[in-house]
Parts: sequence; C-alpha cells; structure tokens
Amino acid sequence: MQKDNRKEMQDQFVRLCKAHGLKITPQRIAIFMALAGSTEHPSADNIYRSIHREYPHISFETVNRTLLLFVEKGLLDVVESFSGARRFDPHTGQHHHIHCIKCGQIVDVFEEALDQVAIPESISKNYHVLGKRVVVHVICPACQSNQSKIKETL
Amino acid sequence: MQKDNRKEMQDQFVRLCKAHGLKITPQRIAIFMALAGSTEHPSADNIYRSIHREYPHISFETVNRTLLLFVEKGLLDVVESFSGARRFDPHTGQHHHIHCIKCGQIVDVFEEALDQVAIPESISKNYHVLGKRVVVHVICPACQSNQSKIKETL
DNA sequence: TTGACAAATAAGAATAATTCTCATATCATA
DNA sequence: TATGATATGAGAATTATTCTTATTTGTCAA
Repeated sequence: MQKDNRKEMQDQFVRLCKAHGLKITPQRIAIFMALAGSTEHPSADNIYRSIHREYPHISFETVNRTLLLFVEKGLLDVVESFSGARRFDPHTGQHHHIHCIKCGQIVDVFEEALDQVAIPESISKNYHVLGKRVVVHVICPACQSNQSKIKETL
Repeated sequence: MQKDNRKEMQDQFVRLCKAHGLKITPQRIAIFMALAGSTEHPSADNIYRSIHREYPHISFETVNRTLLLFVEKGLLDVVESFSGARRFDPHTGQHHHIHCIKCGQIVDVFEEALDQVAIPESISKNYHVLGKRVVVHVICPACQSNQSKIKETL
C-alpha cells in the first residue's frame, strides 16, 4: 500500500465504522491500518506486535477482540488455514490463495480464470452460498530449497 | 462406510503401515478405523472421545500424535479451517469442500467439473504444486433457519 | 518361541491460542 | 460538557497443541 493511499484508507475506515455504528478509537484505527496494506495474512499476535511498537499500552485482548468485530462487520475476513493461529485478510473481495504446507505462507492470487469457476447447482440449490475460493497447496521455493539442504546433510 | 468394507479397510491400513515402516498397534488401528468411514472431518478431540468408549485407557496424546504421524505419511490429510481445532480428513484424493461459516460444518464435494479447474501457469511456474481445492463458503440450512428464529424473537 | 531393541504409549506438565469477566476509561451526541 | 453507551486493559480461565520421560509393546532375528 502506497503512502499516498493511507489517508484515503483511513477515511474509508471512518466511513465503515459510522456505517456499522462502531466508535472510532485510536486502537481501532491502528489495527485497521496495520492490516490495510498487508498481504501476508497475519495472526492477531502478528498484528499486536506490529502495533505495539507505536502503542506500547495496547492490549492483545483489544487487538483480538477488535479483529473479530471487524470480521463480524465484514471489514476483514478470516483466512482458511491448516494449523496455528487464526489469520486475517484485509482483502474481502473475490480472490484465491496459495498455501505452502511447510511454512504456512499464504499468497494472494488474483486470476480472472479462477473467479469464473462455476459453483455446481447441486450446491447452490441446497446452500446459501456466500463465496468461493480456489486453494492451491504447494511447497514454496524457500521450503523446497530447505528440504534439499536437509537431504544433502543426511 | 459399510460394515462389509471394514475388514478390507483394516487390511489396507496394515499394508500402509508396513509400507511406511510403522508398527501396528491396537491404538493405531482404532484411530485409523474411527476416521476411515467418517465424512465429518473430526478434530483430534472428536476422535479421542469416539475411541475412548471402547478403549478407556487410550490417551489423548497418543491420538493426536498418531493423527499427525498419519498426516506426515500421507494416510490422512489436515483440512483447511477457519477456526477451532485442527481437523482431519481420511479422503486424501482430489475433492472439494463446503464450509458453513456459522457452525463450522464441512461437507465433501466430489464434482468432476471442479476437479478440472486449471491451475494458472503463473502459479505452476513458480511453485511445486501438490494439489488444489475449491472451498465454497455457505450458511448451511440449519444455521439459516436458526438465524431466522433469532430474528423472529428480536 | 523367545529375547533384544527400537518404537510407541501414557501421564503430566509446558506452551500456545482464544475467550471471558469486570473495573475503568473513552467516544459520540444531546 | 455532561451523560450514557461502548471500548479498553488486566488478569484469569479455557481450549488446543506440544514436549518430556518412564514404561510398555510390537517386530525381527536367532
């Protein structure tokens, strides 16, 4: 996220809060802004640590509670994951994910072709569908080369 | 899973253990068989409880450790999830999932059309791809009607 | 069949992740 | 700017996962 956009994002946040009847507090602004430009799908703890530098008095509990509130209001999404702490995604629109099953890294994928995947009628007939996502399971290049290194040393 | 298949499944399990150099213990058989026919993607605790009736002396730690071992050996998969405890899937082949974002229920989807989703070259070029899955986010019928009930009482 | 050994188990404790409770502080608006 | 509803922070409680270690068990070779 470019610096030029940050004021715009914050204004957007203020509008969203008002629309949902949420009070605007410094903590909430900090939490939203910490996540706003990120693409690494951080955990509550990740976000707490990154904010803590500037707001040493903020509590983890506030960060976590606020993240869950934002999810409830649709400002953020929870990301599907295979282990570890719950992770958050500021990008609530249609997109897809690459998961490294070794290190847990999650990379966004914006591909028109994947957006076009049709949900079978057998599903849409029986469920209220909110969205869909293609999840690609990989071993990322870094983990791949780590594995090779391990093998070399055996 | 039909009763007729259970012996067959257990034989299959014995073969898999031998292939991976794993010892065959009553606990491991119980754990594998508890999961073998299931479609509800249970957590370690779910499995522990279901086994515990017949094996009151089995420890949670053994169940959990064994499940992770089976995942490592490819006998089981860990399922992507949005919250709560890690969940397991005995079906390691290509298939897809419906997630209810309210209650966490996960339903298997076997649809040829979804299997055909092509992984973009931009991904396969840069990553060692292990697999893919279409994840459909829904509110299941039960949660849908619960929500309606809640609204009625407001 | 048995003995040896490597592997697996179980109990308990440690660590990590999440949620709850409640007293205090703060935001929004009248 | 006073008020009331809401948000925060501290601490504790719960839930989930992993580690440690002594004991037990399965496997294989003799």
